Amino acid sequence: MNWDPVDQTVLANEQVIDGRGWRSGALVERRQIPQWFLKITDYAEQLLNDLDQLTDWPSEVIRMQKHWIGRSEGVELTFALQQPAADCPAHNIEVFTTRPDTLFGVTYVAIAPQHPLSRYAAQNNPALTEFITAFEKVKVAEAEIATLEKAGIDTGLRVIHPLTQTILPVWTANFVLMSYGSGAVMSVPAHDQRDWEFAQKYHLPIQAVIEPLYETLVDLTQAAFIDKGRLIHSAQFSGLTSAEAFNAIAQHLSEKQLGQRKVQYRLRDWSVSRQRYWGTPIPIIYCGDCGAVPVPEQDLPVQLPTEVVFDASGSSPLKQMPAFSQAICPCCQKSATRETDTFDTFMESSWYYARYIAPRNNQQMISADAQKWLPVDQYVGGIEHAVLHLLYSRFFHKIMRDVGLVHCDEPFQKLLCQGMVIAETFYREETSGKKNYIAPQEVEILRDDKGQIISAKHQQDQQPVLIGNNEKMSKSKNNGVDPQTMIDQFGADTVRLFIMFAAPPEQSLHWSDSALEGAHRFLKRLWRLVHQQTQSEYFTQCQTINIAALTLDARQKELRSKTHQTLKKVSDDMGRRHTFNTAIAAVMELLNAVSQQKTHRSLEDAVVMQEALSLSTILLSPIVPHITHTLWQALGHTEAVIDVSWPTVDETALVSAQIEIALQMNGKLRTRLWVEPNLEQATLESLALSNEMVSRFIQDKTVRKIIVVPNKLINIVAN
RNA sequence: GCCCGGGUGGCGAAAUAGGUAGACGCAAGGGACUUAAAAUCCCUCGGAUGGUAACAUCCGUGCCGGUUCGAGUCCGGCCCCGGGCACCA
Repeated sequence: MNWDPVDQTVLANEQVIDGRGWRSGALVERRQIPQWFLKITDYAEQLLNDLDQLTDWPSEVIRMQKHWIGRSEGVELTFALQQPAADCPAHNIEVFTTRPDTLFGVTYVAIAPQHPLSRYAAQNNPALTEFITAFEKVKVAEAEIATLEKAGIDTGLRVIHPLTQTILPVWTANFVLMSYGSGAVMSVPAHDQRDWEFAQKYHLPIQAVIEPLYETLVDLTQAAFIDKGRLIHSAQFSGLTSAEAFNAIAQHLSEKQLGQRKVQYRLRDWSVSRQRYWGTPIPIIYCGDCGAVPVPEQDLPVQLPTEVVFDASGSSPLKQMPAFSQAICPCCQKSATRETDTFDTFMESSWYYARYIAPRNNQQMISADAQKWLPVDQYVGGIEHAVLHLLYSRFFHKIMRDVGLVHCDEPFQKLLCQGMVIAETFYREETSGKKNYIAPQEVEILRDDKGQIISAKHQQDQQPVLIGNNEKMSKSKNNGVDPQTMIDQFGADTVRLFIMFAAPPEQSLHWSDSALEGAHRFLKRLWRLVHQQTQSEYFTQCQTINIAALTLDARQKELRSKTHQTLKKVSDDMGRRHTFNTAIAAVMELLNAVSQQKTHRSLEDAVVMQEALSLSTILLSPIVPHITHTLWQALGHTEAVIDVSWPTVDETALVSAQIEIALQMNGKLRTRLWVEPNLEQATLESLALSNEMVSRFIQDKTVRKIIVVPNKLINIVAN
């Protein structure tokens, strides 16, 4: 954990700025503290395999979860320490490798700075002690460690290669993660790029044991050769391919009891302890005799005390409250202590979707009869939850399934991940390095004519503020926008329409409220068109007429075709593609066509327009429910628009009299043709060749090829 | 550093299975209506060159290269922006 020695508290990664605590400014240290974990690694295989069931999840989320779980097959093997002293904490170093075929190329073993042997070796080695101490100033985040310059130091310890019996040095290296595998790796600089760079830096030997299968230049003075190939310098295994050697070496090690095949995961167990007040208390009582005892069911839930005192330190007030922490051991009735850590809030967000179907059941988490609602048909959440929340929920669901609370494997059938809403951040920095974020509404922004921010100052004191990156809206960055003022001014329908029209939901969006008035204008226009319709002399009559019985002229047919094309597109956009922006644009186009012929010269006009307006109202109703409710009834319909079933496309209405076909020459658009739809290929070709533009183009050339894409384009290739 | 997205006019975007780039909207400019304003309606609106004009020609989807009759879309390499990296949730 990141430990702030001044505030005496654990800090989140985002609370550590340049190695210092955000409030105290103290240098942060790594510290190990006892914590509760959920053993998610026991479910790693299922969490990976069941991803195949999630066919209605975005593929990038599946990919991210696969990488996160990080299954790899390899071999775990042991390097024995050469002559370990009596006080040595271990006599062996366990390593995991996915490349047992390179085992004969191992020239050193690298261990993590927190590895017990690193600490042991440091006792008589000031340089190593210093190296480990320096590493403990690095914050816990993986990103932090991955960007460190690779460095290491010889521990002085030596191990024996399990097959060759060669003596190899053990190095402490800052890129070996204690949290992955056993915190130790065998290093093969000839065939691993990171090991190669480390060996170059510290002049460690590089031993080639793989040669390419096919003639390729390998120059180990330039880079490692990381491909698989054929083994060399590998005793009885020489000559085998990497794949053959994987099995042969794994079997050999297993027979000699020096190692075995193993599946390793990148996924780590889930730490659920938080040293905070706000959170669900972890229901555990510590007894001097009985150890950690769960709180008995009849005493659940353990509730947070409400009378708490927060002091200036960042540590949890629960620790200072004997009234809360003193307890009786449920086993032996002696006095005991209550756990004062609370649960990670991901704990609750992992199963709320299931609790929603039985919110008032105070006997069980989930009612048996409520299970029929699961899994959730359509789940919607931000892409930033692609791994953590969505993996924890899947894990929790499987636990609930295994104790019989639910009966399906996965919690969410379909998943839509909306993109993040991004906005500028503004802040001022205290001398400690702590950033105080200032809300965009409180900042006066000066932009250049391209819209780029030149400078910003605080509205109150008129002094400059610093401009941060664009980031997802969040409380911690204070860059959120409250839609309430917009709702007050324009109404909820306008704001909903504006948001849905801005971009498809899965795309991230830089917030700007400049198009809001356009959305409002559109709704006013829809309102006017509907009311013009209701004023028409044909309005009452047109409601009872079956459109199919009428004879329509070309113009009316065209509008009717547009109406049904719009219905078809909007149904697909909303139902399948979830691109609400293009659905709205399609209705806007239809209403543009309606306004172009807004006067009724005949009953037929009124009927066609009634259909266009009624359909537009239904199509928009999921997005702007309030205005469409009113307009639907204004159009003479008796039921509520929300109760109307989604309309079906009249295929016969779709047909257009003429379509436009692009005419290309050598792939370049030259002109367009207006023709009847579904013409024969030969007809289109001769039509194209008789075109004046074409004859001019081909007069001094030979036509090589004519490509016809039906109802789309003709491309004449000539030279 | 690793994994996942994205980059198209002044701006938000569209182009759904490789086939007419910029639909729809915002902003801007011009005009109509009005005593005036608001509201509304009409027109222009990627860039360059030529033309009084209708229009014509060339360039153009982050950058470099490739595949193809044809690339915003596919392939290789690179740059930039956003998200995640296990205690922001």
